[in-house]
Amino acid sequence: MSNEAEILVIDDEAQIRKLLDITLRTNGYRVNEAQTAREGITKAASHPPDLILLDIGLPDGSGHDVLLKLREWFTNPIIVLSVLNSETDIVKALDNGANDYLVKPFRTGELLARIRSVLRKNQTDENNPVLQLGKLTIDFVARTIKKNNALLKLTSTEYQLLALFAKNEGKVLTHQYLLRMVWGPSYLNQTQYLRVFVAQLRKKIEDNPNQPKHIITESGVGYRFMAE
Amino acid sequence: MSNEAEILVIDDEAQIRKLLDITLRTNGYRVNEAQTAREGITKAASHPPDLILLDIGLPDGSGHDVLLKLREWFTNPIIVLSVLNSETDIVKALDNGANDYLVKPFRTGELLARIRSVLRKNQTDENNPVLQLGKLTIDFVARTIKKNNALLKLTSTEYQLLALFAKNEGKVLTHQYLLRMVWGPSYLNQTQYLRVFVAQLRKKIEDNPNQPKHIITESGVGYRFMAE
DNA sequence: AGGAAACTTGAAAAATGAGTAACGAAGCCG
DNA sequence: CGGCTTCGTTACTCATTTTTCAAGTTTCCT
Repeated sequence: MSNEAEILVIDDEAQIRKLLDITLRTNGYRVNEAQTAREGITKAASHPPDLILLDIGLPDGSGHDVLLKLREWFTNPIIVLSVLNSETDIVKALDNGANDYLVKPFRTGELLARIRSVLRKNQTDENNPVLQLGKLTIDFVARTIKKNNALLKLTSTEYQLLALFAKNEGKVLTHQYLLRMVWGPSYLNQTQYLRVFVAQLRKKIEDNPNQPKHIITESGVGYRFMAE
Repeated sequence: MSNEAEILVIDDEAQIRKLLDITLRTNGYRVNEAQTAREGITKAASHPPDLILLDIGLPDGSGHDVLLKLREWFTNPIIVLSVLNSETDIVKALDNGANDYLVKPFRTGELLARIRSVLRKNQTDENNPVLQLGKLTIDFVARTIKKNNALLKLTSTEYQLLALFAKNEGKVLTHQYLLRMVWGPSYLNQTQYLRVFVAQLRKKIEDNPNQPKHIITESGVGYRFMAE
């Protein structure tokens, strides 16, 4: 299977670059590399890739700046790489527009799965006012959500939250982002609300709320909504 | 197939206007253009089109105001255009009476499909002045409503409200939208009127007004009319 | 493995929203 | 002119939703 997608890797460690390069090429992707923040931005601008893998632990320019600069115009997916135990970095990156993250060291299987996921999502047009996600059907015009063609009764807050999840299928949404979008910017530390409402949503949309398949917890970071 | 429908495009970007103009004309529509909010309202008023395409990201008058002003009297469909990542705008626009939305950039196929969809819906209403919804029969010309073939005695306000519900079957209509359409834009906070008249309508059309099957309450948001 | 932090869950309290009845004013009609 | 209908308005009760709290569980980190 050939997929032709072009990926730009921005990382200062030669070893990681080498590893990524080989892994990605053997899986049919075209790969471009950048060693520094400046080089990354230049290469992304001169020849925009379909996806960027960005190490946010870069020595020059801290990686976060690169992300911000890229997001001023670059709309394709960006996956950030981070060392372990840097949740602050991850949350910050997701809040700044990263689509997903990977903690180093990562299994190549996981890397490829994440890449496929964000690339697939980018292809499907989310313009449609009726969104079909597995068993769930969301109609943004009628403001209804169906599970297996049965209308779900959701409160206003529940609907907003689920609609937000659905529009960002597969992407990790941080606590802060969700709180800002649904409750407003003055509720950023009310993580508890989120927990309560996620529990309620799970009761309504999951087949087995104890083992959620749709709303996945990303501990310390946020939640991720999966269609299947 | 020639359809002759007339479409008014309100957008400040010349490129988009050009694109829409060509696409629509080659598909048999008559097209009129407006560059600003004021021009849009004037043109819509002087020569009402069958459909309006409105960019809600207009520089002057913010687009939302145009929608509100138009909806004070314009009853034909309005499709709003919005840039990506402005979900708040879209939700607001739908609440204020937009019939559908498109996220820029859009595929022309999708644009045409949406236009056909809303026009078809609107046409069946006019061609077929009698709307059959479950046990209810609504005759827009005679301004009469029957339940099981028995003529219902409705007051003018009740009729307006029910007709509005019927035209938007299945869709949530917000308090504000209903108030604006039935009472006018200066009654937006008189939610109580709505409650009173909804109660009266339920007494007349529901089999069991305590457990309404037709006019469903969406707490904190508005009401939804269901045929079955 | 063990302690701390983060998460889940159920249920109460508080806040907000909805439904109902009733009444005066305005308009209509005989 | 006087009865009837409809609308706007108010007061009150009831229902739903949101928030808060508390107890139990999982996950994370050393």
